[in-house]
Amino acid sequence: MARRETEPPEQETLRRWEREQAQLKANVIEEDTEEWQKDSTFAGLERVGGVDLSYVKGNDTVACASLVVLSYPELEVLYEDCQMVTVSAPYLAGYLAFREVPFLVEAAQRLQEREPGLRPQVLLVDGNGVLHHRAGFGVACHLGVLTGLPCIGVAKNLLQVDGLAKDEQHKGQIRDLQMGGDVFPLRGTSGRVLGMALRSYNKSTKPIYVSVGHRTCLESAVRLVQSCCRYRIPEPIRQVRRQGQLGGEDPSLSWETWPVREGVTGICE
DNA sequence: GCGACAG
DNA sequence: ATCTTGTCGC
Repeated sequence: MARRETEPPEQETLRRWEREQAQLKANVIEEDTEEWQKDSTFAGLERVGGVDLSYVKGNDTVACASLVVLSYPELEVLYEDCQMVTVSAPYLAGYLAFREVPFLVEAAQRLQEREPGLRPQVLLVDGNGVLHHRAGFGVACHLGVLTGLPCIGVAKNLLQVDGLAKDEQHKGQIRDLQMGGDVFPLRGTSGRVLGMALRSYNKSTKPIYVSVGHRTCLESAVRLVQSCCRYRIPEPIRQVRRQGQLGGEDPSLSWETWPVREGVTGICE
């Protein structure tokens, strides 16, 4: 019988993870490093990626690790990959990367082997970048440093760190977002702007929370995310989540048949 | 004991 | 994250 629940981490494991975050943090680049980022229309940007893990209902350990690459600015799917995996680390706020990043790195490596020409020029990651506890090193930074790719963190909920809270002031700022593209900065008690709340399109009242992962500044990160939004969730993440949920539900994919799943893994024409 | 809690 | 019905607005 397959394991259905992850083990809670030992204190020692947490300390090790914190040391690892602090060490990798030194490699984060919170500035634009690509030519296309400097252009107001992102001229030269052709491929935007999205990564995600979606979980199978009722099981803490089985997940579908997915990666998609979309064309830019058309936002059409060029590549999609979905791989069933067994997760061992539990979900703990602040340590999400240790649960998900290993499988996302593998997905990026598969892409590099299969279709190096489709390597995304920037990756949107479900979760936060520098908007994070302690070291300020969320999953988007972690994945960025390990892959070397520019990464942007996109969270659907506010991670309440450094004094940030869903208080009345925050709710008022949300009410003041009038239309798609409106933003307000997320300034922590430390005075530092950790990210931006973005009303990603006109119909959605609830913002998304954008933060720097790697090789981008916050301004171009927000601008890029907004340019990828047809709905509240930016298209690369929306597409990769759809892909992952299909993988998790696919009845042809029994416990015995993975890790291979034909018809889902591979290049889309 | 109470609140917080990305995915 | 995932479980789930109806409901409100355009």
